[in-house]
Amino acid sequence: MINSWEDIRAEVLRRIRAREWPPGDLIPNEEDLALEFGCARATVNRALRELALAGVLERRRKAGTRVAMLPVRKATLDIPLIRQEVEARGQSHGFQLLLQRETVPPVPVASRLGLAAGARLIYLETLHLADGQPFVFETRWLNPAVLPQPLPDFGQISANEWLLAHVSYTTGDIAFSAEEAGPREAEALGVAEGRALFITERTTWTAEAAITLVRLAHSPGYRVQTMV
Amino acid sequence: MINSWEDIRAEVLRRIRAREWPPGDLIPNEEDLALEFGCARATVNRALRELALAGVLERRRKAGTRVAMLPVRKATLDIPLIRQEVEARGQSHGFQLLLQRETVPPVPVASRLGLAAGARLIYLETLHLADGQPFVFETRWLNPAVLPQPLPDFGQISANEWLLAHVSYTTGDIAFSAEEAGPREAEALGVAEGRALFITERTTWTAEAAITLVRLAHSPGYRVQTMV
DNA sequence: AAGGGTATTATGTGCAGACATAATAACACA
DNA sequence: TGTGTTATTATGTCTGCACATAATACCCTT
Repeated sequence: MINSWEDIRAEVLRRIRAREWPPGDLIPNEEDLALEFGCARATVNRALRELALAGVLERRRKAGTRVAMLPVRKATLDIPLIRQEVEARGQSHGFQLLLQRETVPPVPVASRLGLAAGARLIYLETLHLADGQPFVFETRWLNPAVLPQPLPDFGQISANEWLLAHVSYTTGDIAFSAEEAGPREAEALGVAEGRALFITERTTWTAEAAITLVRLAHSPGYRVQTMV
Repeated sequence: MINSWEDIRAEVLRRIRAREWPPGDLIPNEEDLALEFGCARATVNRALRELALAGVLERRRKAGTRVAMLPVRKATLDIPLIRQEVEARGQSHGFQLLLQRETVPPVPVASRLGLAAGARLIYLETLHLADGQPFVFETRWLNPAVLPQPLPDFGQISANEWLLAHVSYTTGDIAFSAEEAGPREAEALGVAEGRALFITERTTWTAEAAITLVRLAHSPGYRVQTMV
């Protein structure tokens, strides 16, 4: 019995993989497929919509639906809290606030946050631990102008979790890169200077203003993995 | 006028961000929301379903819909062909096949591909160029047992593009990490040994068998970026 | 009081029909 | 021949209804 939208999605995917519908091919329209599968057009629509979302199909009104020529692989990554990530490994999470001060940020930081030169920000350095071993070295710029007052003791609650609980849902962007460990990172993480570190950088915004820019330097061996 | 499912999604998201519906809160059921917004329940369902997919809501039958307590950030990355990536920067893409041979892979490679020890694979080393400058150093293991014959001249067409055109749609996983440049990578990319390189590793499968394992070492400065 | 079966309830999905929208194809006119 | 308008068409979405499914709440029995 082929009638649920998941069955239809599977069948369409099968035909694409089996090259019955090769890349670039125009596939039958929704009405015809609905007729063939003996279901409503809405059901076919649901199935094709999901496949288009996954990058397998390309759809345009009037033009029809065709098999994607160059299926852009879309990788979806979960970005959990560091605490969740550590605990998911069965380790215990802890952290140390190494440094906190209020200062004028360097120009690249101010510009990435879209702030006027001279605005003062809070700067934090935190070391996250997994079973007591250095796990992530976090450097964070916070914009106090858009934070609810009073600020907590960041030695007691990690900035990330406090923000989650006290600042409205936000948007932002994430970037990954690789960098050599600088002296400060090497010391904090307990590794040699120059080791390759996996770096995650996140910028977070409310509707209008930048909230925080955080840079996570993961200790060597860290991997981010996805199932496609 | 609030009636399209996108309007409803936006309004629900607004209420969550404005903390009218705080994290952990149980929100009204679909029927009530449909009544409030003056639309059909299916429309509300579509909006809430999308938000649940994005990790903002958690839904369970009978239990209802609640605002996610710890919204796991989901980052979606596009993984284009290297050629597309280079050309998107306005540079010209080229590549050199540095090495091709058939050999028994090291044990970690064989096990990651789920192959019996002793199976022979094709090993390729390719250097991708952007405007003539080293861009990515690619090492690839190919499983000839599941490839259509005859194999092409990989000096003429890049393995990735040939696979796309000749092997059925596949699944796989992707991992990112940071590693120090080894002697081979340093020479190929023209950088000092020990420099931090951004590494992408992909394993690709057909329905049953492993097709290829590829490791891309990106030259220093490479970033992967996402909008959330 | 404990346990198990049943009713209730919220979401998940399906269907048939309708209109909206975008994009192409066809046509008419200068 | 070129151009602007109109018709056609496939997808996008909404409605109202129905039944399926999962999970909780309740009640009855022992």
